[in-house]
Amino acid sequence: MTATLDIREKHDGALDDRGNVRLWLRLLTCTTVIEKRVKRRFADQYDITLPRFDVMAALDRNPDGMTMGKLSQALLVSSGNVTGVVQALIRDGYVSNAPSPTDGRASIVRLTDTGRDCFAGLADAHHDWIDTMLAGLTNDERRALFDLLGVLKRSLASDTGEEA
Amino acid sequence: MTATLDIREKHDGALDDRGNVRLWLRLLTCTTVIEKRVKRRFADQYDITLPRFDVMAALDRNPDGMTMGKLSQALLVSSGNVTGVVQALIRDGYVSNAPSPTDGRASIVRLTDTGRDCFAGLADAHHDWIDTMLAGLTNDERRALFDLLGVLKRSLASDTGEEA
DNA sequence: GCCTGATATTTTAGGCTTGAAACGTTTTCA
DNA sequence: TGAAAACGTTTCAAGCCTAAAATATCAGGC
Repeated sequence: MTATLDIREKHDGALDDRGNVRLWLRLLTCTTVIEKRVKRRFADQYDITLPRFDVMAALDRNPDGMTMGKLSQALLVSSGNVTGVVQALIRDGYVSNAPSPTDGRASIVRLTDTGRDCFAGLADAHHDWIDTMLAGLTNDERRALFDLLGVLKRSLASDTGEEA
Repeated sequence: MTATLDIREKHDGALDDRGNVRLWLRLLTCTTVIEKRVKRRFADQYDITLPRFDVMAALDRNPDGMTMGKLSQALLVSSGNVTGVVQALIRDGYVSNAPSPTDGRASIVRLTDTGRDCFAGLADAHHDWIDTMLAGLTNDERRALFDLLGVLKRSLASDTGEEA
């Protein structure tokens, strides 16, 4: 409990012993705040959940449809989870499901016309909310932040976490 | 991998008009990747969940204990949720619960000695993982990212989302 | 044609999260 | 003092998430 304070003045690699954790916590806080806010507004104003919006966004970008596997890969969630979200969207008429003509195991999911119309409105609202939340940054700052997150992304890609 | 500038985002959309959305999605992607990685390592190596770690971290910063309300406020989660997480930690012997001497409605939760020892190991591992994942950034880049996230934080604070 | 391994998907069990309702306690104030 | 409002907490229903097991299909070797 004592004597943990004097680790920090040596290594050039770790300039501040807790600096990286603080950076991570700040990143997490910003993301959490935006995400909770978007989630709540979707729920309040459109009665839709964020995962369902994410599925619709992925399908909107793939008009020819996607398999469940591609969908779970694109959304970074497990395939077992996509099943439930897609079933809800099918039940509500926003998504259609058809067996793949070339692979009997796979099914192809698509936005219906209703789903596509609905998503257009959701995407506009989402766009506006994000614009407003980022309004406190100058264009230069947004650009710099975007680029630095690109550096972080590459750093994350090089630490695959597979060595342990 | 050629053309690594074309790193895929979750939503790989248009350019100018959607710049803010792209920035948000990149922020979300980075956070999600780190969070999932930490979550998985805690589960694999320590058999603990991220929310339980978060609770222990908050209690470690408050050795005199916290009420459930303070805890839920500090963690940005609902109080109904904290109940279950804390109960699991109490069951495992990491957290103790005592009625507040001054307020009959409130209870005060604290880390036990076991919990404090356990958390020290968890925090060290967490610290190392974050350091490794951020290793691809220079000190200047970390500082710049930290500062820009501070600007974003203030931007988020000024858009309280209460107008609609 | 059949076995075997890989692939696509769903199911299952366990945990986190929220919002709203319910309950008991405290505080306020008339 | 006594009622009413506010507060701290738990319970409940619904949804998302994962890993692992179970199903079903595909593809290659014999």
